[in-house]
Amino acid sequence: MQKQPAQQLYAKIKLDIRSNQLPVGEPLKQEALSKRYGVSRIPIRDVLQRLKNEGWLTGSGKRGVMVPPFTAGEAEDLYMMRMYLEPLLLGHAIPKLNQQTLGKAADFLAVIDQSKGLTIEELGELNWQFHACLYEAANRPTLFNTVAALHQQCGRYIGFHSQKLNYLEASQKEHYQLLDAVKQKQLNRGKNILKAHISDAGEILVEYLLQSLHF
Amino acid sequence: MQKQPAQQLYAKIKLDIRSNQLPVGEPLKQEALSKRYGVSRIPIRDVLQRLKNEGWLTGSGKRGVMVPPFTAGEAEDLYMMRMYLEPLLLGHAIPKLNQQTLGKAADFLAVIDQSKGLTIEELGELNWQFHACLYEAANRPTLFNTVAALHQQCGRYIGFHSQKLNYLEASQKEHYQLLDAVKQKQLNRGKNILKAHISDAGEILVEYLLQSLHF
DNA sequence: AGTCTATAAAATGTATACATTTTTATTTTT
DNA sequence: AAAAATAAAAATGTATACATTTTATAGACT
Repeated sequence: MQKQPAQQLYAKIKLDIRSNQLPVGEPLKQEALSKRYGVSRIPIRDVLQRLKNEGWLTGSGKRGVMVPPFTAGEAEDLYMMRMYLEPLLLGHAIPKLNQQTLGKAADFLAVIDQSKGLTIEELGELNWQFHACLYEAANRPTLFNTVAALHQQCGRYIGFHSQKLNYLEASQKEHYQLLDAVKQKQLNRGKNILKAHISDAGEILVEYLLQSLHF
Repeated sequence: MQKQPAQQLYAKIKLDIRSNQLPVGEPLKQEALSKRYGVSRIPIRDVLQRLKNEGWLTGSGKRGVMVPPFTAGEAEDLYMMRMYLEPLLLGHAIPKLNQQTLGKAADFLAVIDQSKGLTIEELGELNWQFHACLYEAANRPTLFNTVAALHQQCGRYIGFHSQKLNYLEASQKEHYQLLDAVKQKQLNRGKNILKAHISDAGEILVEYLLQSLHF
């Protein structure tokens, strides 16, 4: 639990970025935001810096921050990095996984299966919970934090291809395969499934981006 | 160029962290820092958050930030990540490298060779310049930024094993090998040299940390 | 007219003052 | 005496006010 006001403000601004309520590409004025959200510029500045560090905003340095446009290149890089780093984390985790953690992971998958009334954001969050639950067992805070940050940044792209989500079935299938491999402590198989899983998601996203941004 | 005061403050505090002028492990008080550096708490807060995001400070969330202790685990993770990500960047860069960039890279190595009067920090900076100079050619901002951040975090450890730096000769040898491979556009050889280069540095550091922290 | 300079306006950075929250110490109760 | 509750203190979060810097505009000069 953080202190409430800033936490709320953070959530609100992030939501507004997600739903394109804030202008893309042009610098955000602190004072304008201050009036818009009904707080002084101080907490606005804090939140802006935080969002900048999480990839929701980009700072052109001297000029103010702005909402960055989506690019295929960024998506490609993010998924590429995840493709190489997450299997490392999983590799450390597998030998240490206990029954309880595996149960929790299975539970997340079950919830995703019944994803009728869930928003795309909630779905993304559950997806991360599943992965994070396994990764935490690795007990590698530094590696974990970097991976978590990459996920955050990918999250910015999640709302983008909303409907294109018949992909969810394929994803869940891979999740269950992964869980199976992990349960049996099959290190290399697990890593390979995970790598393919991330690679697939990345390819779909990048392809979609290339199409969408080409007009 | 940024606005001066905050930039200076940032540099000063970072230097004080490096040289152990600030207490390790116990929370830093904003007001105390404010008095110490002769500015109000506002810029202090900004700088603290920034340093936190760069790994020079850790925030236990609700409680204030603190100077994190060195751990072998963190060093291991940082070098592991670099080992996997930097070759990717180099791979993208090699086909795009031109004569001018290669010349610049060679110049950096030459400067390092004459490193009589340089501090360990300046040496680390030059080392990064050499690598960054190659990596920038890749034109992969997202990947580059992550790698740069990892370097930053490694930088925290650089001052640690000051004297243990007969390692520099080996490092330079590897640098020249790398430059040679890159000049000849030998993609796989270059990647392998780089991977080994990072791996070596990581091992030396981790080993030293394990010894130092064990008493 | 075009470019450069100077001046005004806007925006960000910082300090002081205040509010809220968290922590510590003291008191009260069982 | 131990534990809980409460009050005081300290520390952080936020608002307002001011300073500095940056950007835009208008005027002067070649």
